[in-house]
Amino acid sequence: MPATPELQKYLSLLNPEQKQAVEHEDSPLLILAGAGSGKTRVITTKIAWLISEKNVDPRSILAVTFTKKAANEMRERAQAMEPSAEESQIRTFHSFGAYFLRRYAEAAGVDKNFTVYDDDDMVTLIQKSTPGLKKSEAASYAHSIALAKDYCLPPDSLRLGEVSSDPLFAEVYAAYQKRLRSTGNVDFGDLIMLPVQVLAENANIARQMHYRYRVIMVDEYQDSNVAQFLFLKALSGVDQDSGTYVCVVGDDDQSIYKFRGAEVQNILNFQKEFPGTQLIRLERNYRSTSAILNAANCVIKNNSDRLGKTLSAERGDGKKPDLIFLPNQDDEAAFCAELIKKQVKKGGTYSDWAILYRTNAQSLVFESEFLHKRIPYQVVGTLKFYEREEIKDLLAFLALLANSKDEIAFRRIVNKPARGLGPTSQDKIIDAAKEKSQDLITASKELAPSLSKKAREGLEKFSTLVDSFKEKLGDSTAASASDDSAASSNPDASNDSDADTVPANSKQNLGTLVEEIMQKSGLEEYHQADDEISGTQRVANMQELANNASLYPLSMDGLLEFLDSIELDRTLASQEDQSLDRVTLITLHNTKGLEFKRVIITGLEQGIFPRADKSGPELEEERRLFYVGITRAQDELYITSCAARRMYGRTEFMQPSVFLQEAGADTFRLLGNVPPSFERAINGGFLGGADFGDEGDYGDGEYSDGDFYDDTPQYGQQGRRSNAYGASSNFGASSNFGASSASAAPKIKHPLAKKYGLGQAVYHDDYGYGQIAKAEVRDGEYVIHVQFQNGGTKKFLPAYQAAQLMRVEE
DNA sequence: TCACAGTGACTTTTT
DNA sequence: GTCACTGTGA
Repeated sequence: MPATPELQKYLSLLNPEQKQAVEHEDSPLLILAGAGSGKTRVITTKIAWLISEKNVDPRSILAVTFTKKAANEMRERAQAMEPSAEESQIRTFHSFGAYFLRRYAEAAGVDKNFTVYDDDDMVTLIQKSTPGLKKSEAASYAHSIALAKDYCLPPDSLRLGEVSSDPLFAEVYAAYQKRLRSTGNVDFGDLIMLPVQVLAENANIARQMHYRYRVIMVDEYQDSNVAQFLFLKALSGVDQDSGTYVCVVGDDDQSIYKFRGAEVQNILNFQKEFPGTQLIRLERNYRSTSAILNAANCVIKNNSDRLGKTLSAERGDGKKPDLIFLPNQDDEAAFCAELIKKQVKKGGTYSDWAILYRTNAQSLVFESEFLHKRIPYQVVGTLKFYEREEIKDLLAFLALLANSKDEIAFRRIVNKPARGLGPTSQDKIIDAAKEKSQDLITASKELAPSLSKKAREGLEKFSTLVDSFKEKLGDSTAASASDDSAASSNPDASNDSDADTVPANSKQNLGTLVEEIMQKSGLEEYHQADDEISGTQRVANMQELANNASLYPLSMDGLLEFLDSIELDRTLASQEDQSLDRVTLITLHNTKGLEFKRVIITGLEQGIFPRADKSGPELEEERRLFYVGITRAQDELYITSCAARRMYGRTEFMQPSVFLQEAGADTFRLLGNVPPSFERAINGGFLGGADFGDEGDYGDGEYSDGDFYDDTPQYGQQGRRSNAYGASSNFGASSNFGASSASAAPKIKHPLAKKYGLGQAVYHDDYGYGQIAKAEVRDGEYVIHVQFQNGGTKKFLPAYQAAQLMRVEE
């Protein structure tokens, strides 16, 4: 079959190494692909090439990634070149695990309609299976159990000591696992660990897999854990000489999930585990300017534990990244907002921009600042929506419909709203169900007569309700199981996508069921009361969930698909228009695989990034995280670091991140209030005025002088540019003011004392008109106290807050 | 069984 | 500063 014109076009776009990787055959292949080296292009082209040039059956190709976003992108791009790639399995590791387990549920000992327990559910189940544990203890065990499963260690493993030194751990783990099996459900770790066990214990299933998947590709291989490695080995049948073609792509410098069990050794040892492996390196970077790449290289070279690889820039020089020192996180947010607004005013778009931070909590300040300044934004990867109480309630109801042995879901909703069924009654029902191997609804019906009147009536109502909803799903026992293996049909296609399965014009979708549950279960009323008291949006949130559900058909399969889509990808709450023009707020971890024209990496402070307790290998992982962040930027990179930060309601004074010093003197253009210690550390004060010789790079109007960075020398020393990033043009020529105000504060020697002298009238957007009542110099900062007409007094740092505080001419 | 108020602990990072 | 947990009182 000749290559389609599209494929020809794509092939012609590849560089020699990429082309070699695409056309490689026969032996296992390890592609070491640096950031921005076009690895997704290689994988997708390879899929298309295999199908159209090598006549590989698209259904026999399995490509796994780590995030659903990456999987979707891969599928789209492969299909663009070769439409039949639609039939290939392009999924996340976990969703493939879920698919596998549903198909071989019996062999795995789980319910075919299982749902996936999240971390919270794990904690609850641990507390039930090992009574007496505090929540925090259970949470700690949950963490260890998850880690054990990442290493594919079952409860009876002799190597559990590697995961936890707690002598009770094995016991707690075993009790949990037993209880989990009795619910028929699985947790995240099971999605990988159980398939590995199934494949090890069932030679025929393993053989089916080897027969089914002739080509297996893994993206972001550096972040695979031991369980995933074993899964890959078992699926490919490398030890059985199955002849399956295996190709993995990764970058050891971007390994950032060690804490979750990712094992860099997987990539370092790949050639040993898969004999005859060929290695291809992709080191040409097409994404970033060389100034940005230089910064990335300067950072990562401080790591010792790496294969070593140097990216070369295929793009032009570009602008040197800016490193901006700011007083605190409010100013950090304000700075970012102003920077973005200015750029958009000049014709840029919001979606060019991404704000990166180390921890989710840091997004809050940006959110409120952006709301205030009317900057559209989206927060990526926040779990908040699915963690909301009302959403979890509704999901628990759905989970119970899917699997009526789900005790966690049962407990959550059986007494909500109150039906007189407290923990004691719940325990009774669950114990009875276990004893007789019944589902919880059957057990409820049997047990109801023995309960008190109130409890009995409540429980009877509840089980009737559940039954009626189950009926609407077409009854869970209706068989659809045909466990023929691969070749004949393609039963997977429907599992793959969400939007495609929408029944056109059908009123009977899952959304209507969700709405009905809201109303009839009393959850709507229950949360409505809350909305009225505390002004929350709970009912609206539930409605939102119903809207999402309406994309799925009203059937058990539709329900399972819906629950999977939520459980396996909680980051993608924003399936809404990707086309909307808005700023992206995102954790550094979540940026893996993404790119943006303009990137701001925030919070480069000791204790925040890197976190305080990091050293040795963990510090190296933090450093790689910084490297990942830097290499997301295409055209412009900004890095901010704050002198103080509010934590736990207290203000902590911060030191600049050690990573900044490591990067060296020439890597960034320094702006703002550079801490003297930092300046000494990186080069004994390299910022002699002459070093601004490269100013020409920035004088092109991108942000012309005085727009962002006020030229007024602040400290006298070294004639450095200062960082009054506010619109200084608002202030007119300073000579108009000087004399009188300076004489009003004769004692204070500070460059800003002239502009912001005692008695100066000012205007603030939020507080209105006021007058400077007091001025002082603290820690080298010029601080003014403003008495506002509305009665309040506020402190300001004119060096940074000029934008909010306008001087009023008299 | 539930509602409330006071107290303590707390922030990684994610499928 | 915020959230979740605990104990008290109705």
